[in-house]
Amino acid sequence: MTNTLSRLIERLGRIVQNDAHSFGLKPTQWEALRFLNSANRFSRTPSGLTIYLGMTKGTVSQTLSALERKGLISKTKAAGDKRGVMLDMTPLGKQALKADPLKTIEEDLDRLTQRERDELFALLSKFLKAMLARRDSAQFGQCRDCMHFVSSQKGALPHFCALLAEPLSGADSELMCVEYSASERQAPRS
Amino acid sequence: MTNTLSRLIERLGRIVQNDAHSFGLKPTQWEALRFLNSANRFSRTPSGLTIYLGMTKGTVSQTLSALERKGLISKTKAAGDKRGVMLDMTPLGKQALKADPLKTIEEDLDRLTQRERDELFALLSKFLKAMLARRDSAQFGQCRDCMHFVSSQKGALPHFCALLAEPLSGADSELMCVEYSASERQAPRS
DNA sequence: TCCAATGGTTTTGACACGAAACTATATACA
DNA sequence: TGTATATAGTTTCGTGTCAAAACCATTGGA
Repeated sequence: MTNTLSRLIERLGRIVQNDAHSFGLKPTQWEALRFLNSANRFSRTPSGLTIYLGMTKGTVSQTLSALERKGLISKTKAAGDKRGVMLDMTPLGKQALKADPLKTIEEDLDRLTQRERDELFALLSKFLKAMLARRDSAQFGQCRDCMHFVSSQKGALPHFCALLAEPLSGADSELMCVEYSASERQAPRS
Repeated sequence: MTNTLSRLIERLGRIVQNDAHSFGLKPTQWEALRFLNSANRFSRTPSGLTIYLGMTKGTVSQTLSALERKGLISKTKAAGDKRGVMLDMTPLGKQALKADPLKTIEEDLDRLTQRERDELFALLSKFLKAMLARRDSAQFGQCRDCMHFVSSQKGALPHFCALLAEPLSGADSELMCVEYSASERQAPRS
């Protein structure tokens, strides 16, 4: 009957969102910018963002239009598939991220001990993973931890994604990917 | 430079919000209902809710209008101060809360161990408290833990709020109050 | 060669949200 | 007793969020 923990999470998320109304951008727009800053090229598409945000594609399409109008992102036609759109941050967009309101939250977090932050991170990661699994949503891990990742042992050659059959630079392999699939055994679903 | 923990929190809050679009109500409207269900009579006002949600009073006023229009809450003129408005849930409002989308999150939480939930709760409470303090926002604790709470030893007489000079029933003293002030020593602010 | 699936956009209608202007009551203070 | 100021709430405005549904183009089967 006590739903205090879920309310705590709701409340915390609400404060974070409330902070994110700065510089004429909305919370969702900020989150979209963050996504484009940390997702690899296979994932920087409207559909990738849609999965990440867990919203409908119509809504995401509008958010992207708003960001493009403000000159923070650019859209280009995808190379192969003529339906696809490739998203990228403009220099102005990268500039905007320097004023990311999430930094305020980081300052709040700095008041916890390192140990507390580690514990919190571990618990929230685990919880988030469980939530996403239950909702059949992608987890967006890094390539280098992905089961489709083929590392070049020597370091001279590019790495490789076995799923998409594409080469990956060192920088690439540290970005988030919508196709991510954990290479370790997943926790069994009860 | 790593903002992963704050992003984790943002992301988690976003999922919770995404779940809260059910039954024609919006996330904020749900949160307002929850508030009215757990706040004492001194706090069930537009300004109390404004502080709780951390939004502007204009926005909150609109949210309340929407809820009133739907017949989920009622507004009555305050007894003493003629400017004040007293908010209450209607039976329909209480009914609506039975379908609270936050229950889905509770189900997710049930997949953690009791120990993990306790730890998570402790960490998040501490963090939330620190955030609210830094933002000079009220903490909304229960009367019985408040420094202004005067308990009736016998249990026969009502308890008492020394700040507002008002009697408190047993049920009252378990509700949240905007005037809450921790009776224990607060952690010193660095 | 259809036809269903996929990637995106548009439209509609309700609401969120801050900012600023506004009303009415309360309180300080002179 | 006024007069200023603070407080409780509402209204208005402009932009954006959001789901739902309709829509368009391309892709990839049968």
